[in-house]
Amino acid sequence: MTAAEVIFQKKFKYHHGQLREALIESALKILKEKGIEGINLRALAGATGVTPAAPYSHFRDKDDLLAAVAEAGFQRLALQMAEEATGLKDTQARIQRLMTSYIRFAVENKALFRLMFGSGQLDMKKYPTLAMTAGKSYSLISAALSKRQAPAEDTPFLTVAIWSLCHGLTSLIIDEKINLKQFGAGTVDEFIQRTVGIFSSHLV
Amino acid sequence: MTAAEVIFQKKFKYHHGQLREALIESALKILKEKGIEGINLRALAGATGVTPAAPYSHFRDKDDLLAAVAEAGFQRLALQMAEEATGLKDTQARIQRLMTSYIRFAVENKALFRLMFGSGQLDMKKYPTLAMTAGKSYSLISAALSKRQAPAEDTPFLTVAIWSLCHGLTSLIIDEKINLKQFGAGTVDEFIQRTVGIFSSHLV
DNA sequence: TGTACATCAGTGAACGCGCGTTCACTGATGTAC
DNA sequence: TGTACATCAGTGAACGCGCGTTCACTGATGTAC
Repeated sequence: MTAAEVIFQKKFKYHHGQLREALIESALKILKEKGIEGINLRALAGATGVTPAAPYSHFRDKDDLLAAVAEAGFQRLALQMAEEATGLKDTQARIQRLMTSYIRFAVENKALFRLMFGSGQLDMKKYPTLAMTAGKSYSLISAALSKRQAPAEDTPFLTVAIWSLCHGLTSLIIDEKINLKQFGAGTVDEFIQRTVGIFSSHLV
Repeated sequence: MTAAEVIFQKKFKYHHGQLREALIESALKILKEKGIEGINLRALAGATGVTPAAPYSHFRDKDDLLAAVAEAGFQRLALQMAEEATGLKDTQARIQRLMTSYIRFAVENKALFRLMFGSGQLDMKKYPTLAMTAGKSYSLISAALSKRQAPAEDTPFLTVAIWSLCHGLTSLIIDEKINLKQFGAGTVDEFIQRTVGIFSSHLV
């Protein structure tokens, strides 16, 4: 155990049920520092200053733990989006802010985002709570759109289109399928602004 | 070895250098039938009627083999898009066809698509040929857009926006983050048409 | 207030399996003479 | 035309490691009396 881990351990009183939260916290930290490859039960337990078997007192198996981590991620995503769009009443401005917020969250939390949306990583059907939390950010977009005066029947499709654009751009950036250098935009933010701008200015 | 594998083996004369192609073909088949989890060197070799070590005569390692499979995928994707958009001169119609073609390819080849675009599966930088082939479908969209009469400086961003929409919608469908049942659209195709339609009719 | 007991979170060590990779080999094929 | 030899794709078996999971246990904590 490293010195840091000893301190970390002292911060939490594991025998009082805080190991669950500590594990999730460690997982988020590992995701940030080592990426999704760095996540395995032994490393995770180690980083939390605990034995590989300890997590099994709080989670049924690895997937169960990862589902909790992903849910924490969805919670944060929705929170960030809501906060950053606070006070924006104009639909177009609000939508655009929600979009950039989503994308920025993903770019700044690559590995977490991969865990949340990754292929075949987690079966949403097995974790209903997860699925519900995951729906929050979608609802933010959908709600903002429903304030427009336009054919309401289009709203679900428009919501999906907007979500898809965000999600696709995010994926392409994260998985390095887009080389940002090739575009005029200097910063990632500027790039996002322009791309998203094209979309929202025409559609909303 | 199963009877089918014996026949399969007879079809190719491995000692004459066709094992490489046979392995790629097997991989594509396994991806279709068992998904990306079904791909491992042993199973792949087995399905090709060959020993686990045999692939090493043709590929440096597993990643090298997967890169070849992914490249075959990108080739097919670009081919399908080009074919299905053949003869469509009108920019908007052409773009829309390219988009639906992309999405349908992905939905019909879920596992292959995941291999091609999956997070951290393959490092494009290590396989320059792969990166080039991967660029073909992007170029199709970009080329179609450049026929418009509109501010040309926007073209790269619009291309990315379109690609992102396709890619995002695809990912969300494939990873089952969208429940198609919730939308009015009956078939996947109809759903795609409406969502993509919203986009292309306004933008191009 | 102190003692006995149940509880249960966490320990330490081992199990076991999937799977990429290695290694010494073999036997079919093509070529030189 | 037949024989000797080099080549090298593919064999068969084993190595080894990462990692999820299990299992018998321990010792701190809270509760009953």
